[in-house]
Amino acid sequence: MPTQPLPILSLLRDELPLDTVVLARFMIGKYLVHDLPEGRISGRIVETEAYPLGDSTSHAFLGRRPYNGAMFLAPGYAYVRLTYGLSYMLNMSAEAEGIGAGILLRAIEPLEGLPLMEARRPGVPLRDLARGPGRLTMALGIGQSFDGRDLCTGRDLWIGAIETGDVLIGVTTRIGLSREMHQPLRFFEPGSAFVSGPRKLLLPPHAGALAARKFN
DNA sequence: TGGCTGATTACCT
DNA sequence: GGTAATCAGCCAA
Repeated sequence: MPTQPLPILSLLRDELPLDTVVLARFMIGKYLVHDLPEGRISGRIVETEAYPLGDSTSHAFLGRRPYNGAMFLAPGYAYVRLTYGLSYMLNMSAEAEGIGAGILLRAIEPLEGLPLMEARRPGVPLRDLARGPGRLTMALGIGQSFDGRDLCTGRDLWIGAIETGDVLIGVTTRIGLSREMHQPLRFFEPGSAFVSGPRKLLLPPHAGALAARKFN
């Protein structure tokens, strides 16, 4: 028998921080939900990356293009793009409308709808179901058709929160980049087994404090 | 659990 | 033709 659904409340657009880096931090410990006819898939967001304005690795760096329009929307819209020819990345727009910026959702801790995720990823252990940006979209069944969707609707694919206290957040450099490799723009839940990259701060304490002050 | 390597395919970031 | 916001598999400790 299914248990009671988690009391996840949809996040309103007004509740989202405008600033890209603040938003990336804010989303750690929040929830990603996909309501399907077969049931609900949900998970706790444990890893994000920020791609702020002016970042040369951002898909919006060269300005508006046919494929990146969603990054220029108001906060809370999905920007979906294929990388390496085979993995879809789920991002969320940040900053005011007209500014191209966003955050990448890199990993979730699967909570509800495990059978639905396992059906899409047969034989994959729970820990690996959504550990990584490509795996996350595979587990949730997210493809290019989700590009531009509003994630603040509380329906279909949406983001939410559960009343909780503060969460601890770790910071490191981002993963998989060949440039801009020194920016502390990756955020994660320290110690979570569902995080795809390093789970401990690589920065010495004083540098971590600097990063925290600068990017909190 | 962390690190390394090879495979892989759409797009021009 | 080169590049890319990766994954799966393997190995070591």
